[in-house]
Amino acid sequence: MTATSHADRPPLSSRALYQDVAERLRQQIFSRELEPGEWIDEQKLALAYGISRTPLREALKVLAVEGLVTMKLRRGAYVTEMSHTDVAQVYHLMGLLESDAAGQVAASASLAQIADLQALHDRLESEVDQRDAFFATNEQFHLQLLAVAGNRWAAQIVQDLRKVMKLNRHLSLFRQGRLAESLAEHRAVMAAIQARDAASAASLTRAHFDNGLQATSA
Amino acid sequence: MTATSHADRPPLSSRALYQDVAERLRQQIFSRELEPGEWIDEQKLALAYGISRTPLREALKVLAVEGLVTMKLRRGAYVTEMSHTDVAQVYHLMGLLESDAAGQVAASASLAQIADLQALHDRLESEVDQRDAFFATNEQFHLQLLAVAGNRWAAQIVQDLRKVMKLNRHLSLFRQGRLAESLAEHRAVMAAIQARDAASAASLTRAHFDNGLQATSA
DNA sequence: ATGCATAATTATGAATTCAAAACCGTCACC
DNA sequence: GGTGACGGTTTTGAATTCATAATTATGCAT
Repeated sequence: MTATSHADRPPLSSRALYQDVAERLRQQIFSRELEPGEWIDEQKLALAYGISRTPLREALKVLAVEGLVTMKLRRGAYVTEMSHTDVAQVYHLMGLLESDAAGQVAASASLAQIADLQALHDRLESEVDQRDAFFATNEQFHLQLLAVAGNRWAAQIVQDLRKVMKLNRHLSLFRQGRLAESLAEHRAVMAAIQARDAASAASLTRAHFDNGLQATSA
Repeated sequence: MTATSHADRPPLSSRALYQDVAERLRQQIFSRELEPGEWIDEQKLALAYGISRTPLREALKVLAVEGLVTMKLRRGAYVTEMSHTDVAQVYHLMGLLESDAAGQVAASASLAQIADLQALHDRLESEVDQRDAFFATNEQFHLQLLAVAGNRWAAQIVQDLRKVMKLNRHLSLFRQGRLAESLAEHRAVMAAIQARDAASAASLTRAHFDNGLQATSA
């Protein structure tokens, strides 16, 4: 039996179906509708999405390269399980890449770019008591930092790393009180950038991530 | 017409077909049988490989995530073209990740692991006048360094970065004489590792990559 | 009742088929 | 002479079909 009457599919596609499906899968994984370790039922999902298995399987292969799912030969796709070691390693890498980016920004960003970052940081200051908004703006700030640094490969890698980190959102990186600390560290990084002090910007960013990692183990 | 008489396909598959196809595509790209910017003819390739378009298209999506090919909506896959800026950015990242790895190795590798690295380095010393062997052993050394450092995410990322670097093998990173310099820098890194001097190992590795990048621009 | 061999079912992996968009060439018309 | 519309061809994107491996269920023997 074919899925459904394919009546409700928008024929206006600005990007390939498999990419939309990949994004939809990511969201289901981040929201834990699909849990780490869980087997992904291709037929069921294709039916639920109202598509055939072909684009779904293509999307799964994309997520496999990103590390969000693991393909097992002849037994399909499973949502990746991150060990504590994995979390620590990924976090370390994010700190490494972002501290380098912060140094670059301090050294050579334009005044306008720095002003943009400062604006994002200011918004962050005002959201310290709204967890969700804080997280969203925080991520935006970090992505913007990478964008301004200008290394598109680094930006892509960090984005991928952030995705796999979201596999384990439940072990929140922010215990009570960590939010304020985090904000203070952010403020210090911004100050170093404003002062064009690349070395400080880099080491402060590194410290920011190291502290965040400590918070998970504690 | 179906591709060929499917008589010569080994039914013994230890890994999925699309992965074999992906590797085969990579080799064709590295060897420049498929040139940067070139359109990839799915039908022709599927016929040449003696397979259907389905696993080939899956493989192309994997390479797209890796950055080796670029997908254009409704017009297929193209071998990625790397600008000089891209090369510089990727090389910078490799230096960043590998110098961190070198530091880790110096700080906490076992004696046996260090001995393995030393053995690889010694082999490198003996191959200074055989370009191809030198390159192969060099890559093996760097991968081994990452493996010993123990961060599997970093290792994977560097492997991917090395792949995209091979897109432009023609702009050889090694002009005449650079080989010997490179070897000397390697030797210094190994000495720092043997001495358990993490900071030196890291900064020497960073310098090693910076010099290599200089060699391309010069 | 338990363990093993075997049959039925299910799911994956891959080939094939189908629909629609992009490309190419011709020809009319300005 | 050039521009643009029309039609045929090619190629991508996606659905469907098919083959085979893996899983589950069944039955038989101990």
